[in-house]
Amino acid sequence: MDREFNDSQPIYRQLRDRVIAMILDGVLKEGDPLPSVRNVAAELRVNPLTVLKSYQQLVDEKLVESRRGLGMFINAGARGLLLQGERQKFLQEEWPRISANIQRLGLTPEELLKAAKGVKKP
Amino acid sequence: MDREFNDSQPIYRQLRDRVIAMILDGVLKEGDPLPSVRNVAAELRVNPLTVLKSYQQLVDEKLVESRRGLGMFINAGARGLLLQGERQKFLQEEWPRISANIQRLGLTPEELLKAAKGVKKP
DNA sequence: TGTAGTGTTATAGTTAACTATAACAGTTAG
DNA sequence: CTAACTGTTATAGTTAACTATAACACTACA
Repeated sequence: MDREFNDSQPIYRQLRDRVIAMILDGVLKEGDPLPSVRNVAAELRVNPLTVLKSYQQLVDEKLVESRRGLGMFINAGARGLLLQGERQKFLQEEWPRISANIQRLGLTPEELLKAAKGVKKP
Repeated sequence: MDREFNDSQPIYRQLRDRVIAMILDGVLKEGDPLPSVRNVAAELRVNPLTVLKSYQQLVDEKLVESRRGLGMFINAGARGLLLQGERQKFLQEEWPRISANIQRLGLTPEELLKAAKGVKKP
């Protein structure tokens, strides 16, 4: 985990998105504990309250559960919930704006593929 | 122009992006005046200072020019600048995150095309 | 029991974004 | 000159995001 924050979104939302990415990628599995609030805060050199806020978003979304004194744990069914919810959210709220932009800029599939993340290195 | 603001970005940046989209789409051509600060503010029911701030971003980017008493005008060469700058910015700063997300969510080209903006209605 | 690790709450301060309201400054058409 | 448009600046207040620091509450383990 290194320190790459956009200024385009508040840190606590970017933090939430990271955890979600880790769940979708299988880095964090159901039942696993999240890295502790204090640890994350220290590593990313961010205020603990900011981390807590991002984690509590996840609690509100029923994705993780908090057990005082123990930690925060990924709920059963979290990945399933995400694959449903995030897909819809992306397709409805983000993709239309993005694809319009791509058209506007006249970007070709080739250029997009070349610039995509996940380029295999030899 | 209707009132659709994300809460994911400050209004003044969304406003800037709209103007840029209009330039790229050819709705606003070089030499054309931008809709006046006060008009936009009234139509979108937003503070004039917020609109001004978005317009001044465009001035800083050499895309428009301000003439006191007259209005703000699209600079010559604006569209060219944009097609260069915005393409690079998109490919380097936005697309990697987006394409990683698409992979993560397992979205297929078909789904993306279906949800894209610009779907022709009969 | 005590210590070290969890999450949580309290207090208080800074900054950026947005708002309302008003006035100032320049251009053009009547 | 006046009226009606432009952009611009000034003043002041609200809210959300983030910060620092500290304390509280709970659990596991030696």
